[in-house]
Amino acid sequence: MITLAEENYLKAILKLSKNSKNSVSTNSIADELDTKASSVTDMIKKLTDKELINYIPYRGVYLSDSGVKKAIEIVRKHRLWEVFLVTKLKFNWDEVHDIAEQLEHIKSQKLVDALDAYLGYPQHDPHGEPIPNKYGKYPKSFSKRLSELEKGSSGQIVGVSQDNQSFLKYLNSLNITLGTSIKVIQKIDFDDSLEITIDNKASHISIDVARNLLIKQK
Amino acid sequence: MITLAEENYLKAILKLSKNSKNSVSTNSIADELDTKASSVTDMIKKLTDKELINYIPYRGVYLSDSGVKKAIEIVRKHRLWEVFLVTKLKFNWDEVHDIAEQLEHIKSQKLVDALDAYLGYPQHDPHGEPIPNKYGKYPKSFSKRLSELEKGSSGQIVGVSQDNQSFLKYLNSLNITLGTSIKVIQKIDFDDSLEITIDNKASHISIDVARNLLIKQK
DNA sequence: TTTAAATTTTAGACAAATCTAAAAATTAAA
DNA sequence: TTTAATTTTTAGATTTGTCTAAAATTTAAA
Repeated sequence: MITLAEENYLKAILKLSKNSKNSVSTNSIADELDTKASSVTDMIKKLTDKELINYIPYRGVYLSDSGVKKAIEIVRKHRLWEVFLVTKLKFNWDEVHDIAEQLEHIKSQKLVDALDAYLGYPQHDPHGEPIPNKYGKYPKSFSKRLSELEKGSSGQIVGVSQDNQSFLKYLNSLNITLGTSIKVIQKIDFDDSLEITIDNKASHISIDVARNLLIKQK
Repeated sequence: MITLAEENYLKAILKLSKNSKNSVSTNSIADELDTKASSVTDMIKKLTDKELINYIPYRGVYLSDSGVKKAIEIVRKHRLWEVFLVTKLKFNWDEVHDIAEQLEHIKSQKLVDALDAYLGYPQHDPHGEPIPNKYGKYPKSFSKRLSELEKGSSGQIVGVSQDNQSFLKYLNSLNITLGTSIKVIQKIDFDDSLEITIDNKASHISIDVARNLLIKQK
């Protein structure tokens, strides 16, 4: 049986794997989970014993096949519950993360699949993140990051690649939500920030924000 | 912050309080939670420190006001989630207990109230158990236990006061479900068992079963 | 009312998950 | 390429929740 703490480590390692492609360092996991490197080392041993990750001391870890499968299941549950909270219980998209963080650990394959069916097999969560199906496959994506768009290009926001509360609140304050039309007016060399229009109104955002906005070009 | 284990103890103590009215013994809690008396003693100290129960060594425990409040919240969540699973996700009434056992520990007042509203403020769970409202108040009940009915009386099943899997499976095998018409034909002195009719077909049940069947007299 | 049985508590141990402080290994810099 | 800085691991503790075995207390029985 896999514990709650173990599930959180797997999820963190999956997330970090996507950013870097290489094996994941002890410190980066500690940062992600807001814990100490020594705690991570301890947990790495447990996950290695359970063959959920592979690990070379001082060299980092990567998920095994069963580890990837398990981690994707957790992501799937998290995102399905977020859809439930927003579409059925009328929560705002910036209120659901912490609750989904709890719900993702509920154990019942039948529940997940029933929930998926009940929600109509959604392909994206309220933040635009893709939802893996019951076989762990992600839907195909046609979006880019706003940071990748060239000057003059435009499109519509279809998602974010980070869903922490403060980021989402900031987006709300900019009047950016799913479907918002954005055009890149100017790219500032000095700090890579962008002058854009949001529904035709001028605005200015940092490269960090632009990197986390997923956009579909017209 | 109250832990998952503590919540389970509070729920068990609430349940046992209803059966006995008196203070609850260490052994009965151990039985209910399938653990050892010494573990119960340990936990009793923690709950006492948090002022969730009152405890006199060797004499048993009872819930404090805040303990009752907390325990009722957990029961409320358990039963609301059961309603969700049955009415929305189409689970059978004998499949939902274990999942609700997990869901009842999800922490978010807003979630519970939104779920309650979404379900249409149900007053009873799929087993007929009453659901406390957000202020902890139970709906009024007009039912009796089948064991309390006299020879010749009849009524309709409106609930059960125990929802473990094997009991519910047994009821299914007897063709007893919510709404079933029952008449008491004979009470057997020897073992207090009952001869009854279930939708006009003769049957025989033990006093233990009769005590856990809630019936509304015509 | 003394003894026996049952119940409850204490003492000491263990596994899970975490921490701090120090040691070991790796990487980067002079 | 030796030294310094950084990263990672180890050693030893701590907290939570549990256990077994033994001691203490209460209840029931002779």
